[in-house]
Amino acid sequence: MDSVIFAKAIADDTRQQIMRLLCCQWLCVSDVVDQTGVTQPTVSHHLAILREADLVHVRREGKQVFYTLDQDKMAVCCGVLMQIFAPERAEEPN
Amino acid sequence: MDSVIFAKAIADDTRQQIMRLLCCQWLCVSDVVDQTGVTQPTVSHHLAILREADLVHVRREGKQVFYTLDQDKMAVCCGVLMQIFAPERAEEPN
DNA sequence: ACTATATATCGATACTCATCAATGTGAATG
DNA sequence: CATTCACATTGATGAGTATCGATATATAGT
Repeated sequence: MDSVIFAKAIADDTRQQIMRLLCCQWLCVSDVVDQTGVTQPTVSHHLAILREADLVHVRREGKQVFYTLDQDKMAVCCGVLMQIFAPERAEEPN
Repeated sequence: MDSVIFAKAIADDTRQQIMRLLCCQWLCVSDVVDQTGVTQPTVSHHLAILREADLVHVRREGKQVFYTLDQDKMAVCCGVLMQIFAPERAEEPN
């Protein structure tokens, strides 16, 4: 896990908006387009970045492609960040 | 706390290198310059970004300015990210 | 096969930002 | 108060990237 790639992936407003949408549900690309207001190529571009960072699950269903956020991966990445940059705080939960 | 500002702050290789240096010690700017190999203006630039993201503590001592990473802030930010993007995983520690 | 729909990719453009050299600022020292 | 040292700021430049329109690809239905 590359912490810079992870950080870059989440370091964009539109992408965080998409991530919030995909956090607890599966959505197809056009749904994300509708709910974000950005164009379809832009959404595909951001989803590709989240895919390359391995932060989303992808599932094809006929003509549509569904995405959802990989919560486990998010948790792992945040945990790694804490281990690297806040090791004294990473031990104590909450 | 703005999760995009936080993410942008940590989404750079040089900045993560600096953060690792400042993780468990106070260093003055010229020490960071020596240990990173980038120029002094560049280091000052990155430290300014970390300052604006409120990720470092700063202390002036004569002509020198010392920095250290705010581990508590790092932990809080990672926790917020998990609450937003992995709420179902944020409960369970480890 | 043809058409329609959904998504991905391409090319162009504008904007952000990392980097450096040069310069400014602020503190200590003579 | 002039000088020196440490750091911050400025201006310029190049690299990266967010965005869009246009086009390609893939799937489903006719």
